[in-house]
Amino acid sequence: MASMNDVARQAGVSVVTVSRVVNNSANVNELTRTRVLKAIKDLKYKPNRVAKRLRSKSLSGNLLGVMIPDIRNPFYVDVLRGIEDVAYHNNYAIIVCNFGQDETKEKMYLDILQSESIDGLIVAPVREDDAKVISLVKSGLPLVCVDRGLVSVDVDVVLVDNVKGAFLAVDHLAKKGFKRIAYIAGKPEIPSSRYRGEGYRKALESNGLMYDEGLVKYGDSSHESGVRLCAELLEMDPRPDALFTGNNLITLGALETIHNLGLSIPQEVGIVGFDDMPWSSSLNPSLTAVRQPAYEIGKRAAELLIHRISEPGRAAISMMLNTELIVRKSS
Amino acid sequence: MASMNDVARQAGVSVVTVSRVVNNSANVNELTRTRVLKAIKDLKYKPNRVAKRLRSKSLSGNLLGVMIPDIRNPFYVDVLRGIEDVAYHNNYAIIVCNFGQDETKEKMYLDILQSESIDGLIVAPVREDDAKVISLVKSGLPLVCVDRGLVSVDVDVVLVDNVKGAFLAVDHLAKKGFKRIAYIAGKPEIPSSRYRGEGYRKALESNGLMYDEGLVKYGDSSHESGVRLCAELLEMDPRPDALFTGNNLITLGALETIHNLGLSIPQEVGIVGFDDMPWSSSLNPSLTAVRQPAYEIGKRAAELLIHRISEPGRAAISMMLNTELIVRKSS
DNA sequence: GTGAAAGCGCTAACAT
DNA sequence: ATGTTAGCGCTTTCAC
Repeated sequence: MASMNDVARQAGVSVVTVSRVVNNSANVNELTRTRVLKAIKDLKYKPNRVAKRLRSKSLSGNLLGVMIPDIRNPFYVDVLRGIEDVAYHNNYAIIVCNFGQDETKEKMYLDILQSESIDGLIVAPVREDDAKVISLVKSGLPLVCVDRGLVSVDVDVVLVDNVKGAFLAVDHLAKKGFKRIAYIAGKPEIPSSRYRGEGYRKALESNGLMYDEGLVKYGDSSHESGVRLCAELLEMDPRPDALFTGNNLITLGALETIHNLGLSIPQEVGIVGFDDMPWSSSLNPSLTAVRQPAYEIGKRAAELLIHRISEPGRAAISMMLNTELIVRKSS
Repeated sequence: MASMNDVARQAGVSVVTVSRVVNNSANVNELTRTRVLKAIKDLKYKPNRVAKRLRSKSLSGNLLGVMIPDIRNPFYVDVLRGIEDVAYHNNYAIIVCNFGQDETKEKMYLDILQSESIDGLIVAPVREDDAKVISLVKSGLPLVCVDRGLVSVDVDVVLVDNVKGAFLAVDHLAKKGFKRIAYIAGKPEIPSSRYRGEGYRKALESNGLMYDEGLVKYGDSSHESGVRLCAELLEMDPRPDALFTGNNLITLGALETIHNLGLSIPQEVGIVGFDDMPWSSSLNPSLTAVRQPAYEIGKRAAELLIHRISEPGRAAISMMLNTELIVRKSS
């Protein structure tokens, strides 16, 4: 790999001049510029991003970090695509870390990102009081939260109204005549699990249904926990007649269990999932779901982040996007 | 962020000694080590990965690059998880680039990865004669191909027997009595699209069915192309009575079209997909599919890569893993 | 308009 | 067992 030094020698100028040309700095003679440009081409010179980042913390290294809770979840995949598209168009590369809802892994990856001198970070923290993330914000690293907020610190957040989204789902089930509606939640420490639980509760109340603690099961937000908790619920006597599932991995797991048990949907058990998927209408039966604008969440988050990088002082913004209930045949 | 220098001053030693302690080098007095360790703790010192990578190209910067063709495809998500698990356990961080089957984007990301001084790269090249990737291999960068190989250069590859996998699928359809079996392929320049086409053709022949060019449609490997090409096929007269779909995004797209058209599966049209999904059994109807061991492909690739990093000279290995036909109700 | 010198945080080679 | 010196590739003064 040719370095700036090689280019300088080839063009008969100093490295500084090469640097100026590379960074489109003014004050460079047109003739010199042409000569340098030619040398760059001849030597196939590519700026070394590592050296650049090392030298100038102040200047942008054009690198963003993204912390994804679970890459298997199509919701996060779409968030990621939104982030990526914006990053790409603004000349940022992103380093993606999938911590699999694991707090230890999260901490390790955060350390790595920090020590990679990233310019900014988009993260869905494992908990609202995530000490590591909070300290990162306080250290001045431009940071945007998606899907989950942070307490005790002012930070940009992009998410949906989880209470309302869950309300939509459960209210719909109640209006359809379901009486014993269960809620299969994700990890209890994840804010959205609780907010969705709140919406669930409110919808029950508003429809004159009793809140029964036994019908709420918390898991670890995975497909597997969807399978298991759904089985636990359907073994109860009397069993629930409908399910509200807390994310689409859980939904898919629950569907698997229902099919294995040979129960018919929605006759024997209805189901509404939080998060829509591109293939929801191809499921058996087609799935009623609360749609979050995942791609847009990612897009907005990336925009906010890039904005904050260029204007670190500005006040924190909290964006709440709308959810939408898509009624299909599972309810 | 405290630097090595800060630690050195605090502990009353030189940076070199600190470096030795950090890297567990021998030849360091127990007492000094303790003092340094304390200073590290007190100052919350974290080694700067950027500086480390800049200084020693020879030494490992503990960073791998991964080029993913399309993060929306669950197959690649599982490959990624396999890579990630191995990387994590070997103390490597990974920088993931999703190029969305876009050759321009691929080239840009490859440049970035190179200029980030990564230690190794796992990539699914857009084409077998991908000039950029080939030049990377020739430059000596440890590199492993997944899912797709490379011509004219000796390189580690991990993939499945696509011809055989496709044969399994189409042979199964033929044995089930389907006569006009269509193939919805991905991008024609992707090797696996062609190999799967070859298996398709062989299975037709072996079952005494005629190969009809009109029944083969190439697209861009996306959900959308699955939707569109399936519609084109089903508008034909006479229309195909079965579909073999080239990847799971295409499968999902095709299913959508079939449902929209109100055709019953498998009575009016059978379908077998390449790639199984965790929720295949929850689809309507449950999907017959060729399963690739995606997670293991990623795992093996990462192992090969780490191995090659420590032993750059070793001969290239080509690993071909087995596929498996999982028969469900769509065929 | 251009260059010389210093330094980002770290490690390698060579002292001591 | 520890320190000194040099330098990775680049940007940033501050000269000229």
